[in-house]
Amino acid sequence: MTNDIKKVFRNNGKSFTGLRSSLLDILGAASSPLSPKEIRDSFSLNKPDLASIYRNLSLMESLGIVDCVDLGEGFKRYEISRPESHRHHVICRSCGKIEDVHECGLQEMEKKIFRTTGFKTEKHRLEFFGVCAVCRK
Amino acid sequence: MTNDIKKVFRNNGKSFTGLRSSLLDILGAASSPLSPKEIRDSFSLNKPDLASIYRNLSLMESLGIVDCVDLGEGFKRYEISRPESHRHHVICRSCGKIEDVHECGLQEMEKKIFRTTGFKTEKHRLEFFGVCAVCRK
DNA sequence: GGGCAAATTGCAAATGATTTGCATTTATGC
DNA sequence: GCATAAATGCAAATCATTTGCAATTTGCCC
Repeated sequence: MTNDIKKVFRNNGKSFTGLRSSLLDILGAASSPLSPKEIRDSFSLNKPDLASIYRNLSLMESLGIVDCVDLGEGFKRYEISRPESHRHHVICRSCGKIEDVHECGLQEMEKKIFRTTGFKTEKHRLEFFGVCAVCRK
Repeated sequence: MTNDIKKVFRNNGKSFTGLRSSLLDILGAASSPLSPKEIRDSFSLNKPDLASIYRNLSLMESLGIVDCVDLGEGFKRYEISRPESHRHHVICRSCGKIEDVHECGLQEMEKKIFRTTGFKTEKHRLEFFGVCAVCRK
């Protein structure tokens, strides 16, 4: 599977570097989307420059390898793209925990938008904010 | 109706200033959410300082008078809050036009999230990206 | 309407995320 | 291995947003 990823880079004239490999490892191991700073902090040694992290996240986003998640915090987060399981998030305003929401019931809504306005949706962004089960106790 | 708005300010110990009145006029006349800069550009004369615009948008958001919309452009947009018609947006990647989507079929999804995870949602953010009817021609 | 205290504004400087230029280093094709 | 193109680190720039503070405006009482 790493090979499939390598091909994506190769097929687009990009190298599969040590940094890129590490970034993917870190994002792959994360249980919720990470910010560029959090990603940098995940390196114990030889922390890469933030500029390189930003450049790589942009690149990998354009290659469809990672997805950008904006929770309105003033910075962006990134997660591994898993097209087979389109994801949204729920964010707890009390503890800040971010959980995934796997299913997405928006197809019906997208169809309706198309029928009524002619707008052809290609992607959407959906995040929920509230209080998680633990914090509600 | 302006009086109702005035009361919101007064009841929270805030003045209803000329700037605040103008900001509400501008946002009220806009057909899609505006950025702080766009708002400033709407003034022909005596353009207010961006800092004041930012301060007032934050204030009015906390008072529930305006809503913040983040389309992932790297800055925020604001629109008059109309609780009676909860809105989302569709953004055309070709011409940049932003249209409203009035109905929202997410209650079912929020119920399901609550049933399965115990997460109590309080609000959500939903935007669609794609191509509008005009640009598809 | 005038006067005062509190709230608001403008301006300049600070902050924080993200981007860019460029010299150095690393990866790829031969 | 070598030459070349791509990637990285570092410093400086950029852009949205925030903050401190002095000057101005507003709300309120007379």
